[in-house]
Amino acid sequence: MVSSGASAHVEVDLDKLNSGGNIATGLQVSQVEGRGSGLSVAAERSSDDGYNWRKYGQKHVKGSEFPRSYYKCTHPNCEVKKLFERSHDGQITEIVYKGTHDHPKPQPNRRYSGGNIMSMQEERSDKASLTSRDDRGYNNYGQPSHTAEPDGTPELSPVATNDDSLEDAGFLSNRNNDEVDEDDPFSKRRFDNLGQSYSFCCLYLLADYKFSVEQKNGSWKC
DNA sequence: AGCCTTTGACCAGCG
DNA sequence: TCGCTGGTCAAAGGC
Repeated sequence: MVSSGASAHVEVDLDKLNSGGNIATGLQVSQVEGRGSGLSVAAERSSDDGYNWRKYGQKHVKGSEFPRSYYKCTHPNCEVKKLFERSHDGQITEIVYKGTHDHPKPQPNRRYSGGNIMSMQEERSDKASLTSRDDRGYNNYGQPSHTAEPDGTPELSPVATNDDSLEDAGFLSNRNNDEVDEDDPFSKRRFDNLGQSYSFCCLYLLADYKFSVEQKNGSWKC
């Protein structure tokens, strides 16, 4: 995917990534502040976000240390997909969402026993902290996130973060602007265009590990 | 019985 | 045009 020669060597400094070649790659990377806590939540199940997912494939992609798993939302008429990479110790290293759910969560209490909304909030908080920089996602195809559907049809909800609950929480209307619009100009653009459409929003989570990132010619290699 | 995961094969896009 | 790579399909097995 992202590969090139080497020059700069940094630890996972996502701000750098986001402000640097990362934009060029359209990748969204998030630094883990919870140091595994949040990620372990995400790693619990593929359906950690409350939706039901069915795995339809797994691949070991070049440039990635770990195999990438592909999931589809099992909800009829919902074509949301997500893919993530999981490290050998079971932690999610990257999560990418494609599309957005246009349906409510199937059974919230399926995970959150008793439908504990606080749990959801907590998890959202975890993820918010985890992904505060990455949910300004851009699609993963080298296109800026503000890219609309080819035909301009806003058929998809504009936001696909790691957690749909963001939508429930009014994410669309007013979500942590201070988080998203400062260190990445794209983020503002993205949210400015929420009313329009996005084909994809991608989210990357970094697990509880570090890796090196190298940059050359605007490309990044981990 | 139904759903999900696993896994190899196939297909399409790109350089 | 060919090879590589990522994404998807579908059969088989397990829970």
